Parts: sequence; C-alpha cells; structure tokens
Amino acid sequence: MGVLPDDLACFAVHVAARELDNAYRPALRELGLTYPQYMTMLVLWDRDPQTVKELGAALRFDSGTLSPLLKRLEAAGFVTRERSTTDERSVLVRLTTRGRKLEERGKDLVAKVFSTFHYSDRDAEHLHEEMRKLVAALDEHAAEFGRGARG
Amino acid sequence: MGVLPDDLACFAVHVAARELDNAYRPALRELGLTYPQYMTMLVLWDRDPQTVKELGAALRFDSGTLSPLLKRLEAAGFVTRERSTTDERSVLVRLTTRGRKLEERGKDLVAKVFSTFHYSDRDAEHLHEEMRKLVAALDEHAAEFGRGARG
DNA sequence: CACATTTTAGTTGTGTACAACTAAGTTGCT
DNA sequence: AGCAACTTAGTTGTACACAACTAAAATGTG
Repeated sequence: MGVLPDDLACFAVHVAARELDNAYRPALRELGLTYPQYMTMLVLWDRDPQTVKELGAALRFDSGTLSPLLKRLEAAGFVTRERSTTDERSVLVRLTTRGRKLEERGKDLVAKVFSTFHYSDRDAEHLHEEMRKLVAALDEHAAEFGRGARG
Repeated sequence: MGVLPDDLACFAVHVAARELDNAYRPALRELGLTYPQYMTMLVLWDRDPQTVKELGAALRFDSGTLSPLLKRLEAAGFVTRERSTTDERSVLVRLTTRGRKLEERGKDLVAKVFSTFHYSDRDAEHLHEEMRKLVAALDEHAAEFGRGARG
C-alpha cells in the first residue's frame, strides 16, 4: 500500500553507507581509527602538512565535524596542529612519526576489505561511477537550492 | 601518489548519503522531521501500530538508535508508546491523529525532492539496483565475518 | 590609514549510529 | 514447577554530521 523505506533508492544509499562503515570497523579498530579518521589519514599520507580548510575540502567536512575529529587524532598521537605563521587564521595539520608509520599498515586496507565481500574491481568501478553521477546531481541541486543559492 | 578518498567508491557512498540528507533537510524541516524520523513515519503510515522490533527490522536500526528516536517522535506528538499486553517485553508504537494527518503532507515528498535534482525514474531505479547489489554483498559479508559469525 | 567584509577555526546544541551493558519478560527443558 | 537461555527495550558512552554562532586574522575599498 504505502511507500516503504525498502522501496526507496535514497534509503538504500543510507543503508549501504552504514553497512560499509560496519564492514571496515574491525580492520580499522586494529589501527585505532574510525572510518572518517582513516579517510583523513589518507589525505595526509598523500600530502603533509595540510590546513584544516584543505582537509575539509578533500573530505567534504565542515569545521564542526573536522575540528573535534582532528583533536582526537592529535590525542591519539597521529597528528599535530599548529597555527600557520604566514596566515594565523589557518591551522596546519602535520603527521607525527607515529602517524606516518601507520601508513604501512593502513595503505592497502581498502582493497583488502573490499575484496572480502565479493566485489571485483569492475563492480567497484561501476559502483563508483553510479555514485559520482548521484553526487554530481546532488552538488548541482545544492548549488541551485542550497545555502549558497542565488534566488 | 597515495590513494585519496575521491578515488574510493566507499567514500563516494558516504558522501552521497550525507548529501541526500542535506537535499531532503529543507523539505523535512517543514514537517518537523529528520530523515531517519521520516523513514520511521513511512513504516508506520504503512502499518500501525508496530513494535520497536518490527520498526528496527524495517529500518535496520538497533534499539540504541531507535529508542531515543521514538522518544523524540513521541515528544513531538506524532506517536505514542505502550507496552504490549500480550508480551510485556514488546513496546507498541502507534500513530497519533497528528501523526496520521502528517501523511498527507509527507506522502509524495520523496518523489518531489528526487525530481528537483535531475534524476529520472529510470536513473533512480538504476541507482536502487546498484545499491541493492552492494547491500546484498555487505549483508553476506556481515553474516560471514560479523558478530553473528560461525567461525 | 580606517573600517566593513570576508576568511578561517573553533564551540555549542541537536540528532543519528553503534558497542557494550542492564533490566525485565518469555520460552524451553527437565 | 524451577531455572537457564533467550528475547525485547532501554541506557551509557563515544564519535560523526550539521546548523548557528563566535573570535580572530586578513583583505578590500574609499
């Protein structure tokens, strides 16, 4: 009769995101990281240091999410935070030796976890393409109707 | 050089879920609901009353998520909660008149929001199919490696 | 230079999510 | 009947995620 969550694509996206989180959790637990923290470390392993703003752009997190997350990474000893000397509004996030060393164990974790559920590279790429299409549509929607709207 | 979040399908799923949330937020705000609360109301509009366990199965929420959510729906005057008389472990969640009346305004909200970003019915069905495939793989993975593992 | 505007991080408050646990009720087995 | 095992909700603690706000520093304009 009525529409149920299971009938909705948007609900399925939410379920998939949560279950992906759950699938990664055991492996990440051994690194002492959550999934968003792991994504943050990936960005820093690629380039170090980076400002909070740059990290936020790469992760699509605002400061309300990123600031406390970085404080936890700092408390865990993976990063340091220091005001930029050239622009004192910015904060530079920098890997510690411990944080840099974690890359060895964290590097191929995604591929390892993804391979445990039966998802080939082709499947993953197909999934990725579908997500890119959805996110592009949502970004366009946000630009039109979102907070930055022009009327 | 390194792998970045944008290279990962799993990250794209998370981004999509969050941006879907943001896309629904303005419309849901007018109903006084969050997205998970709206999903809960959909389940109740379809069948009323239902136990917390049944709602949890339909929404894939555990009691730690659902109990406080239902308390907020109760505080907002959309549902009542009462112990089942036949099995006093169970709690029956029942729509109030106000909760039932909300269906008129909430019924076609999904279709309305989805149509504002350029997603045809065919696009949505394609997306849904891709998500079903991923969730099925994750469910299988959870059954094998998750908490209920048999070894 | 003076000062409004913008940029950058952080804080507070609300609401998911999940792990680990508790309390109470029911069922199954002998 | 008696009691262990299980089921059902709820609670506590941690961690995202976003809105709304604040504080401080930089930028732009007359």
